[in-house]
Amino acid sequence: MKSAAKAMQAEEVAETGAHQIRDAIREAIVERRLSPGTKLSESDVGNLFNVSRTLARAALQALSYEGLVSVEKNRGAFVAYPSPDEARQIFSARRLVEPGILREAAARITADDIRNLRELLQEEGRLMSERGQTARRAEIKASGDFHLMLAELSGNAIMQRFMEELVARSSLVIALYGQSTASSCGHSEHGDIISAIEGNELDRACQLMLHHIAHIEADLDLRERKSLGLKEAFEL
Amino acid sequence: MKSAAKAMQAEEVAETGAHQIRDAIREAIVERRLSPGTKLSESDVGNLFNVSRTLARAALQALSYEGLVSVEKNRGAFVAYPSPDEARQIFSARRLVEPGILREAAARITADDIRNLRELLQEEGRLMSERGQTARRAEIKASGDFHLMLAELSGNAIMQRFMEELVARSSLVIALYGQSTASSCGHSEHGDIISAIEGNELDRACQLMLHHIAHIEADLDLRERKSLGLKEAFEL
DNA sequence: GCGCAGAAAATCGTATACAATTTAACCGCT
DNA sequence: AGCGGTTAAATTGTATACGATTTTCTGCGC
Repeated sequence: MKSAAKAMQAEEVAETGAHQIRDAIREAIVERRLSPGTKLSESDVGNLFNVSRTLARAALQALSYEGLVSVEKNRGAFVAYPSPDEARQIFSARRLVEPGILREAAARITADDIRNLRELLQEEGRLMSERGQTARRAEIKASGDFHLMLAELSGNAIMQRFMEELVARSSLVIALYGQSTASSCGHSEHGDIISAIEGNELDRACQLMLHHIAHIEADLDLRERKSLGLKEAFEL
Repeated sequence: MKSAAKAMQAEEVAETGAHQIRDAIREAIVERRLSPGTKLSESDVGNLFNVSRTLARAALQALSYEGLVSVEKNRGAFVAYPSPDEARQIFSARRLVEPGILREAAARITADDIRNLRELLQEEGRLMSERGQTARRAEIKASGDFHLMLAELSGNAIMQRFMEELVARSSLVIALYGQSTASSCGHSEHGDIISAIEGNELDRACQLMLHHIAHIEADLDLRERKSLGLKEAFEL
């Protein structure tokens, strides 16, 4: 789905190799195979993908623009560790843009699109019932893909890219601050939103979207975890 | 103003040198000293700033993530030349996010902030009456700064960065497709928006913002200019 | 055993080098 | 003169090299 959209609008990319590496690392981060804070040294990345540090560096640099990696001068790159405040900003941004994206998507949506969305939903549900790491990762991905598909349907490539960034960063936030093990909390809500769109109840769809985002956010425990090192860790 | 905001939220940047170069080139693009389509060869950029191609390349790469530069594989980097469709998407994105940003800004705005906004407005007006390239450039910058200041006041760094991208790209679009020489068309509208915010007329402020964006867009001639090469150029 | 200076190792920042690709120049041909 | 093809120049893609900074290790003194 994503590849189709990219090809359609004649996206010519800068780097040849760095691109693949960037995508591979991003996927690893979004699927939570890489935890927040993990160090990503340029040499290691280069060796892992059999390229020079030059390309590894370019890939990490690219990820830092998306907010998935934070590079500190002279210290290296790390999988981003969003602060509670950053987390709030990410979800605030989503509340800000997703209703608008939904409206634009609804205005252009076709019966085929709705079919595809429902298919995605079903796949998501199937993965929820399965167990195992692989299924969990696929489920995380599918859950984000619902929002990304709406962005794609909006027909605005700029908003689509922005949503990709927000969804990816949301994944990091949930990995860090999520409480309920099940990321599946809002599965049914996706279906409700589609139904509302299908029924042309646009305002309701937006409301549902806002509630959905609020639900995800409500599952977070956004208290500052200052690594409670040294004394605090043993005080009790 | 921008520097203050950046410093405040402890932004640690990747590159040391590439950063300056990126900012310098971005400023040149936004102020229209560099025209869309201009080639930015890595060697030239490097020589200009007395750094190696490595840094020049990194800077161009960074600009390509912001959509201000388009790099084509094995061909090099060029100042972006947004298509009419891209232009529409940029303004569509602005209509989508700016009312929301305005609402968040209004919720946190202080009397001091309003004073600063008014000051910015006044400066903008002063520049409008002056003539000369320098004044024109400063005017372009000031006009965008109004929108950026609102984004800053929203307190959401993510939305702020997104707006910086959108404003910068808008400048490119106006340079390419703008008709009225005066970019000043909407100066008074900025003031009206501030007044509406100050008077707590939030809905009206949003409406004004949407009209303002529509006005800017209305000044564009978004017909495909396919360089009308070869025959068409001489047909008449 | 603990802490701290100093050295060694690892890692990043930037420049340079070389291969691959594109762009231009040149030259003979019609 | 105009055109196609071959070759030279310029430019990008990637790797390597080297100085600078940070981290880790070591050994000495307490």
